[in-house]
Amino acid sequence: MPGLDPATPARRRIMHLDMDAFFAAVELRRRPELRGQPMVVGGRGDPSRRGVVSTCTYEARVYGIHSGMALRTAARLCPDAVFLPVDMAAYREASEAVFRHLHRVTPVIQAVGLDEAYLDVSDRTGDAVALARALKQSIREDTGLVASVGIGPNRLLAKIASDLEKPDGLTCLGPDDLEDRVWPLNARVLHGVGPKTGARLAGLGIETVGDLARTPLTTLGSEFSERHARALHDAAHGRDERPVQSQRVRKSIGRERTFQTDCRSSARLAWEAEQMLTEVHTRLCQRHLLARTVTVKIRYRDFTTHTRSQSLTGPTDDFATLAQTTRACLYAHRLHRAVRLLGVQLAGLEDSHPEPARP
DNA sequence: TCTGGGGTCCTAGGACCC
DNA sequence: TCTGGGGTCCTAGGACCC
Repeated sequence: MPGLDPATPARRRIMHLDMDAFFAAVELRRRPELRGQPMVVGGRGDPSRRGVVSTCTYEARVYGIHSGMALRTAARLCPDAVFLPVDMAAYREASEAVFRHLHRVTPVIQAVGLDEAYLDVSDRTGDAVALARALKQSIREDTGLVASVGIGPNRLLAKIASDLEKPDGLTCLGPDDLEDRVWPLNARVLHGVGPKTGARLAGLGIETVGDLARTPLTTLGSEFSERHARALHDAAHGRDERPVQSQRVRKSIGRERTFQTDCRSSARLAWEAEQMLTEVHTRLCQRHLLARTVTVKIRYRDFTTHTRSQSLTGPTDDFATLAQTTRACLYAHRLHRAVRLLGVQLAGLEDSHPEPARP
């Protein structure tokens, strides 16, 4: 498919489009009376129950609310905020409408979730800024939703650019802008630098992208793996050769659920696992996929997560085999955890609950 | 009772094969 | 009977992203 080939790194022009407060914006379209108010979309829309903020309006961000925050915390920060439940079907539909506009620009699009995409516009003649302006305009007229766009020579800079003037931004970043516009930013703006890496960098006295850029590779190599150090160093210098991948293959399908109150019953866990397995199995069948590995994941009270994986002897779509493997993982996992935490003898293990038979 | 649900990618150690 | 190296796969866990 020659038309879908991404450009070679040397002459790339990449656009990153990021919808502004997307879930909240979709909600405001159908609830215009809420415009101007602090509003939070998350969980079941009930801050007295477990859940986190998916998106909130800019009015809510003023109070310090941000995505990923517990709904309870958000309600404490702003008791007057309006809380709405997540309605994925509505956001998916809105997303499809937005992506129809992107496809008129180029077929080389990599979606990142429902509200973000990279576009390789290297082959488009003319001014990229004018193109982006027209794209924003057509999205707004057709859907009533506002996008910010960043343009750069690679994905890294395009992504940073789209964030610089949010909301309703349109920003270009070239290699010459690096020192003035990117180096003063906190290192956390770099894709791949999260809380842990950020803290480790801070431990080295590195706060900004510029600090990182000026740190010798050997210093980074003393704290991170060679590969990681190299990636950080390259990012700080604005180097990124990742292509825009329009044909990605899904590698896993999963289902997870958090109990409203913590659960101690093995029987209940086994039952829930079976329910989720049924859902995953249905999705596998719908997509004509076979499973190769089953992973059971359990999160504990202290928020540590433990996983147990098991390869199937061959790819299978057989529900009975998947169910048996899932139960085996669940069982092995609980024993593993109990032994590790309590140091108990297997024979003395409490488990008064019915154990699934090992296959 | 502060902590969702969907994913991706990387690393390290052990098993296994040649 | 003892010993080596390389490659690949599997598993568990960690970090990160939206």
